[in-house]
Amino acid sequence: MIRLQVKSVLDQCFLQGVAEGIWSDAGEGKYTVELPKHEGQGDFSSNIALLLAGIEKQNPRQIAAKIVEKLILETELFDRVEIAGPGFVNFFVNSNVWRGLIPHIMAEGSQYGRSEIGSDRKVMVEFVSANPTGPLSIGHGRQAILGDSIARLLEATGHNVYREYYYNDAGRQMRVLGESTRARYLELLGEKSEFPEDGYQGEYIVEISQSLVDEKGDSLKDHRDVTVFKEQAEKFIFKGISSTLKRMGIVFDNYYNERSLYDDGYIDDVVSQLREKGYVYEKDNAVWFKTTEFGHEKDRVIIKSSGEPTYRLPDIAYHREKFRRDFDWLIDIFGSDHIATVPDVMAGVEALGYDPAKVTVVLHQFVTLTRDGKQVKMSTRKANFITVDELLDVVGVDAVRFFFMMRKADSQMEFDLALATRQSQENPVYYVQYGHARICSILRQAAERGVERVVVDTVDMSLLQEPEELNLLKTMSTFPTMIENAALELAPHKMIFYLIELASQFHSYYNKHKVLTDNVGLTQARLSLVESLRVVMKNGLDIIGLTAPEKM
RNA sequence: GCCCUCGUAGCUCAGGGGAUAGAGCACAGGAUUCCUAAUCCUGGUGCCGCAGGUUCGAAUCCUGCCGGGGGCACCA
Repeated sequence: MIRLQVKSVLDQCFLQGVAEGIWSDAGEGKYTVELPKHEGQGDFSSNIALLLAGIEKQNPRQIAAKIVEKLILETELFDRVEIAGPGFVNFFVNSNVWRGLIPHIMAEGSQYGRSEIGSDRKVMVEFVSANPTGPLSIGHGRQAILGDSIARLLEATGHNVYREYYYNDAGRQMRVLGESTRARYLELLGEKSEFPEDGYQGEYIVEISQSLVDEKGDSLKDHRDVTVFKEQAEKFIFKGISSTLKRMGIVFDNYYNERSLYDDGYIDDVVSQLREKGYVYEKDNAVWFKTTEFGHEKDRVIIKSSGEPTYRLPDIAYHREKFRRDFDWLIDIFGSDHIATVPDVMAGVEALGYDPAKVTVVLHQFVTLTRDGKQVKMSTRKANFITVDELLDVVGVDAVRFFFMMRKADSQMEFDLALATRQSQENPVYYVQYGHARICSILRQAAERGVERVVVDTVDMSLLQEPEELNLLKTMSTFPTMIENAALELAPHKMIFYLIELASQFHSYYNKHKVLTDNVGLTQARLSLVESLRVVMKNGLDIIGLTAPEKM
């Protein structure tokens, strides 16, 4: 927020220069005000002179000098402004400006860092979308956490967020699931059965079959139709999935069943719409979608010669429904195995007259599973995956959420349950939470020692002289901007790295300086500082769905 | 063969046009009569995969190559 003050002063200065004819307005909006990497380069730094020099073909340091001349009048905000290196303009902000952040944060409380930049825009985040063939695996876990934390960040920035889970409980996969369940059922009854060659081998199938034995005894022994078995399996598996999601703190607004697209006639609708617009033709008894009209290499089949649609058609119809439900922004979280379907769906969206720019696809790389140092190919069918529930059992919710948020979506993750168990104790989530708990402990101590707290406005903040204190304030001041960036870039890992940095600065400070001192004024000032710091930590943890313990 | 994506310290990963490229882990040593040692302090490491190009300036953008992963069906 203080960066924005600096930026606006610089903007005025730039416009003044334009008015005076010193430089043209070609550089407008191109220069930046940033936090320099190294000490001695000020609190903020701008490349404005370097940029204008390029445009005006002048010496950057001379341009910088003209800028500084105009700026120097702003004495309240800056201690000094320097020209450095090839022509950077470095701003040294008055310490009192930083100190002023404390009462500001205290006044904002749980609102500090949150904003309304989303202007209540309706956003749908679609994620997980696993078909009910088995419990959620590690890979789904990553997607679940990624999607949910993106949704949370968007909520924190004033978006109206809707979480949706899209699934398909029809088709071959589900039939095999039903057959697998029946086979296990017959086994449990001691009957002869043939387990399907590509059946689901997981232990959970046995549990489902057992539940059928418990409920129906052997009455299903001669059922040739697998529907009963399939439905029981689906019911069980969905119950498991939603309870796993709930354990992770994730609740969906809606589960959207692909089958309803057929029941409501939307599939046929889409085909006839595409046909009307001339994007569809028949060949070899199949119906083709002219994706070549959208720059693709070849056309794609949307209805097979058997009369069944390919997966593309419902995907397109589903996206049409998303648009028709009047969302301003559609976010799809997919694993990298869905890469190929994205262009087809986008072409469909465009063909139907909707704006593909409203769709953002977040692709995340896979989690690769290793056992005993060897990579294992995960498969629900072969049941050699690690479930999210197992992970939650050994590691706990906060550590799991943190673990999956730590890496940006497009980096691959290696996963080893033994390693994760061992490392759960050293998960950085505890480092951050411990920072929060430590501050709470200081505040408790203060109360126990009978330190009387005064109103924040009457505290003499100028007693905060230590560089560590000012640095903490500087980091705290970037919190709102960091959240905006994390939200709009759909990058929850930015919050994680910020919180680790903030905690690190605090732990150092804690070890070097005492908050509770013999000096009454200084104690008050430091208590105010750590109290506002606690607010920032708490808000940060809250926003991405982590707890902020008061004791550890 | 074509498309997408990643390649940064021994390992796991940040940084994604800006000045001297960072953190954690691992390794070694040290800190607690005093607010929680789940903490802190000190110690060094990099042809930023390779080669070109764009730019005042490239780990960052573009092209090609190499390597890992994913995809390229009238499977989902």
